[in-house]
Amino acid sequence: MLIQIREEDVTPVYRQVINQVREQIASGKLKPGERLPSVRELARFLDINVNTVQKSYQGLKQMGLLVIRPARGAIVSHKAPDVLGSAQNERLLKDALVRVMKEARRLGFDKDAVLRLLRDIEAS
Amino acid sequence: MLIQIREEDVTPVYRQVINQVREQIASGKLKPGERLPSVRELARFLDINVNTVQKSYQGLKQMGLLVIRPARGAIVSHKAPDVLGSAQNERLLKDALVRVMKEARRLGFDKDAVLRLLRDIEAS
DNA sequence: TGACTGTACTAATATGAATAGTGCAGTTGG
DNA sequence: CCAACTGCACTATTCATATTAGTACAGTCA
Repeated sequence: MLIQIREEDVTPVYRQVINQVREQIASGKLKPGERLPSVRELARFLDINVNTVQKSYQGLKQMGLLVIRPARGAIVSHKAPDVLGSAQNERLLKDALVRVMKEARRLGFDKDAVLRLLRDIEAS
Repeated sequence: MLIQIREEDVTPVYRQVINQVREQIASGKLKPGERLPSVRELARFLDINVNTVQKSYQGLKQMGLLVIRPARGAIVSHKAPDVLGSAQNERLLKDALVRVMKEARRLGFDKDAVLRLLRDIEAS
């Protein structure tokens, strides 16, 4: 499992780890059932703190990509393909967006207006 | 123009000002074309900094509620009544979108991904 | 038992929003 | 022309929160 942290990148380290692990699961380099390096191992390898890796692993678990068993290790969930195939999370997100759009429409906004608002969110 | 800052309120001061000015325009206490107190005047009256008021005025200008002419003052825009209907709602909508984005990031989606999802949602 | 595992707790640091201090250029009425 | 006003640009400071780090603990396993 090859992961590298780009220091010049503004994205938080723990999120870089999440993205790369997720990418490797998606591309098949990491298969369901396969074991990930322990938090300490990866932390030592990347020269970052244990808890940073821990945070990444928790995030991945939250997404349903990892199954973590305390004192035993973390493995790629067998449901990972479903999750990544946008079966689960994308649906949740899409439903949330549909609800927002319904509300928006009720308030007199069209989709373009909502898109514009969403673009400005992190910029401001 | 009566404005008061509630110190115990967690809402930022500059936003409290925005809200109250907008409210007064909506209720008709401030009419289009009417002049607002200068940033210094209001700052002194509320015992806050000039730049805080400045930030509020800029926000109101951004909403299309104020027309600001440097070295001359700020007046309520004549387009204010048109803007008001959607301005109040815009904040509600924006907050909803922020919440969705938070959840999205937790699920591993970045803003572009969310934008893509939103575009694909049927216009109905 | 000893070396491993994830996790809980606190502390330190970085980042960004909110507010403040101050000087500048433009306008205006006298 | 001038004094008093106007909004605005710049930096500094404060403050909250996100991020990262240090460390101790309990469970697993060969």
